[in-house]
Amino acid sequence: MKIAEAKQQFISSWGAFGTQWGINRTMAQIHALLLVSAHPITQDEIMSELSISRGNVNMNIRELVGWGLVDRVIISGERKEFFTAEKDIWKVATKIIKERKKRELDPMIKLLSQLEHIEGDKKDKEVQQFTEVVGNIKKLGLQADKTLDVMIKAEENWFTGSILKMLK
Amino acid sequence: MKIAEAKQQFISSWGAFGTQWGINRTMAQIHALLLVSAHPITQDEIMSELSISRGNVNMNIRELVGWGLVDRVIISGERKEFFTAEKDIWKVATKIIKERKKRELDPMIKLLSQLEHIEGDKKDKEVQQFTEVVGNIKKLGLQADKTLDVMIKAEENWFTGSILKMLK
DNA sequence: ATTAATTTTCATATATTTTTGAAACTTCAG
DNA sequence: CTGAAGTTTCAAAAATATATGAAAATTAAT
Repeated sequence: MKIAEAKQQFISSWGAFGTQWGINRTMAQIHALLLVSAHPITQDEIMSELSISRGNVNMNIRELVGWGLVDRVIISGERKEFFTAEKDIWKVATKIIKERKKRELDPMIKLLSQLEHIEGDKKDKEVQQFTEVVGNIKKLGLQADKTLDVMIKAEENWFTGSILKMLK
Repeated sequence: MKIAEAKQQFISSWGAFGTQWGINRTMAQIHALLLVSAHPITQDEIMSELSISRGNVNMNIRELVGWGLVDRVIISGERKEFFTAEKDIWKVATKIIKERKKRELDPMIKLLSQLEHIEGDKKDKEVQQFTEVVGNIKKLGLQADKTLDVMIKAEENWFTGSILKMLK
């Protein structure tokens, strides 16, 4: 397989993969393109490379910058803005985990805490079932929260597999 | 907060939460409804509870059964089919992890393995960048794969927090 | 075997998400 | 200050995903 073909396939697969995880296809593709670019590139290059509009590139780049996965780069002598992606895959994973934890896991735990305390007959089977399930999901959420914190702190160790050895 | 209101909120929030993870809102809501039901329920009950069509219930229930999160239940003397959800949240998490691993992580690793070996000048910076990034994503993927396997095997231990202690 | 109850399918309709592109805005060189 | 280059915004269009509902298929009671 040639490099151009491989890049194409990586970008398109990464996009498809992203959609399964609730990530906009184009955002994932832009990220993929930047990941495999040896140099920072401009909005125009992204537009032509992925055949998408200027507005689309702009919005998704902004989102990627918001996630801390992409940086704006100033190249002296150049008028245009350039963009580059964080290439250290561990850092990429860490940022995504941190961000999703903050945006999704934390609010979920907050909600479950509220739902745990309901009025009503504690003998009622429906009430019992509800509080038990909600309580257990909250426990799982708290556990995941703590475990992810440890993983985030562990950084490279996890990447290289030494934490796995500890788990065995 | 009263039980009915709490249930309502749980179901609707669970649906919203699901969409962020690439899961169909209705599927997540049906799952939530079944989780907090003390008894198995029929398609008709799901239809009226969530105000959705028969076809919609049928498709999503089938999907949930496919994920191993919901079971068909035969109640003697009843003509209709009943449905019930796995209530053990650890088992629910394990099944979801297993299934997504199989459907998404494993194919991704396979793809990356193919993309790792490309023709062309090893001195070319673009080629270097590409093989390095792809190789590192694959490493991360393999690591995640192994770690998830350990977690799945660890079952309750992870849930109760004893693995966390090992990580500290 | 007949038929009434129940479940499944799937073409079409609806809703949601994403993309476009042109206007508005910003920046900066001359 | 002027205007050309570059960036951002956002209403409308297009694409995608989801839901509907009626017909077809299945099931099981008589």
